[in-house]
Order: sequence, then structure tokens, then C-alpha cells
Amino acid sequence: MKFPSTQPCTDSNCRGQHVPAERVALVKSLCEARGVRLTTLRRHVLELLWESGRPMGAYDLIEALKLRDSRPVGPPTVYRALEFLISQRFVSKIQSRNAYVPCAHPERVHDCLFFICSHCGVSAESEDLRVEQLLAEDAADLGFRVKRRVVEVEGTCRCCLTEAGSESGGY
Amino acid sequence: MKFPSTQPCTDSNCRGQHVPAERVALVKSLCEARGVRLTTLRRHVLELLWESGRPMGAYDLIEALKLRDSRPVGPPTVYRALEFLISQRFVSKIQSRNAYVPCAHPERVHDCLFFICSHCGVSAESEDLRVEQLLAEDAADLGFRVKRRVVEVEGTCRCCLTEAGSESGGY
DNA sequence: TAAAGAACGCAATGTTATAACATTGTGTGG
DNA sequence: CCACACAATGTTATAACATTGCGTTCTTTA
Repeated sequence: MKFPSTQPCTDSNCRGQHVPAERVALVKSLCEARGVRLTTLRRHVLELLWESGRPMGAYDLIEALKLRDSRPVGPPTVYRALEFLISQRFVSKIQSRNAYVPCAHPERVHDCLFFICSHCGVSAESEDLRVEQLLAEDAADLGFRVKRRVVEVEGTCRCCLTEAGSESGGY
Repeated sequence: MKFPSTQPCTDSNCRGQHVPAERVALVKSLCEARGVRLTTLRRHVLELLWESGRPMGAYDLIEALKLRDSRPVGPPTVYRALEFLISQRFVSKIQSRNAYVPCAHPERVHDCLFFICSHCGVSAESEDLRVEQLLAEDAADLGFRVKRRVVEVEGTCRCCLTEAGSESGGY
């Protein structure tokens, strides 16, 4: 088996471990409730994102789909699947890296906040209502109607910091 | 004359109007103080960003430089100039649009927060220390060392909202 | 003015994303 | 079941954004 079957939740407000398949099943039920279709392609993209455990680019997904399905897919196909998953809030795009991650808790509707490690590439999802509140206030002061928020914090994660302390490896 | 010679400051915390040439002069003096070089090319890029009053893509800059200098420049040239201006915090990249804007107050060192109108494309820069503080706390909880923050709020600005109210035009 | 390093020019290429149009799949009413 | 409508996907090409590699020019300093 290539991928870990469970992983610690990347949502730092969540202490649980999630099985990718479980998350995908949750998305499936949400789709049914919403009357939208989780097609095979869309499901595969979502599964790959869950299983990889780190942000993936669209072209990474194209490669990964080739391995999974044997039949190659073109960029528009993947971008359309991503567009759907993003519109349903099952996936987020990390703007500063042109990469995509599954939303840890698709059942909750909120704007994500990402902490992205520039060393190991892993992203942690978080949620800070206070930040959202402040941004809403600032927007209100400007007479600005908010549609979408992008909050991405780039730096070094705990793991890579401690590793760097023992100087175990490159980069 | 093609461009307005003054414009309201896009920093919503600032009530002033800035003359592009004045801002460029400020940058020039900062460069001297820092012992870095504001070459002709770099200055032209900065001037164009100030004069345009809205986020510009790298290839927009290439076009604009052609008009200004008559001699064409290639992508690497512009990207190097942008890299310099960004490293000195005279310019910010808006990640969600692949576009660049001049920093309203290059004399202050802070992370910018952008409100970007998806209707007219204008971006307003702001600064909210409370947001930075909260993000710093969240990062500390994760044991995460922050290098860079990207905060971009997309929506509709006051102007476009009121215009839309009177239903004056397309889109 | 010679040497060193920063900045730039240029050609090619890499990476990310979309346009335009053809085809296939899926559900619905006749 | 068939015909239709519409959603989803496939295919080709290209647009949009960004970088690599290398050679030349400019600037500063000794």
C-alpha cells in the first residue's frame, strides 16, 4: 500500500485522525444532500488529495490520475474537477503555491487559514473566527463586500524547526 | 497626460493623496540609506505601478515598458526588477491574481492586507496589527515560525456596490 | 584601468491555466 | 424504448505566468 491509511488531521483545531476513505464518504453524503454529483473523476481527485497528505499541483494530479486510472486525462479535465470541488468547499487552493488541498472539515462552512511549511511543504489548516471577524470589520469600514478570504501564513513548521536544530538534513 | 498625477492613498489607514513621483523619490532615498541600487529599470517598473493605480501583471509591465522606453524588455528582466522591489518591500505580489502593486508606505515595514475588488480590479491596501497579532498567536500554538503572511480579501468595493445599485453597467 | 560583482539582454523552456469545440453519459418526458 | 436536454468529460491548441542558463554590459573599488 502506497499511502498511509490514516493521518493526523491537518486542521489544527481538530485533534482527530482521519481516514481518507471516511472523509470521501462524508463528501459523498454531502453531495447527495446538496443534489450535486460526485463523479468518478471528481472522487478520484479528492481521494488523491486526501491520500497525498500535502498540497498537490494540478499537473501532479494529472500524473497521479494516470497511475490510478491508466487512462490519461488532460489539464481541462482536472481543472474542471477542481473547480467543482472548490465550489463545494471540499478543496481549497493555496494561492501562494498554486496547489490544492482537501478541506479537513467539509461539513463546516468557513474560510480556511493555512500554515504552510516552506521546508517540507505540508500545510496545516486552521480556522480563526477572530481573524474572520476582524477582516469583516475592516471590510465594513471600507464599505467593501467580502466574497472570499485568502489567509496563508508561510514559514517553518514545528517538525522542521526541531530537525533543523539537530541539523539532520539538507536544504 | 495619460495617468492621474495624484490619487487617493490605497492604504485605507491613510487619508492622504500621493503623487507617484513623490513615492518614488521616497523609495530612492530608502535605497540610498540601505545601500542598494534603484536602477533605471527598477525605477521605471515602480513608476508604472504607481501610475497605473491598479494591480499589474508582469506582462502588462512588459508592454508598458515598451511604450515608455521604446526598447523592449523580456520577461526575466521584469521579473528580476520585481524580485528586487519585492525583496525591499516596495512592491507586493497579489497572489490570488498574479499581479503586483506598489506598497503605499514603503517606509513602514509590515505585512500588507489587501482588499481586491473583483469588479473593477482596484486593490486597497490596509494594515491590521490585530490580525497580525492573532496570526502570530495561532502560529505560536502550532510551534510554527512565520516568515511571510498573505492576506487577501476579495469582493466588491464601495464604488462598484453603489454603481451596481443604480444598475449603470455591464459585467 | 583591471578585476569583481551586480545588473541586464536574450533565447529557450518550464509551469500553470483556459478557450473552443467534439463527444459521451445521464436523467426525463413522449 | 427513443428523443431530447443538459451535465460532464475528452481533445487540441494556446494563453498566461515564470524561470534557467549563459553571455554582455555597467558600476564600483582598488
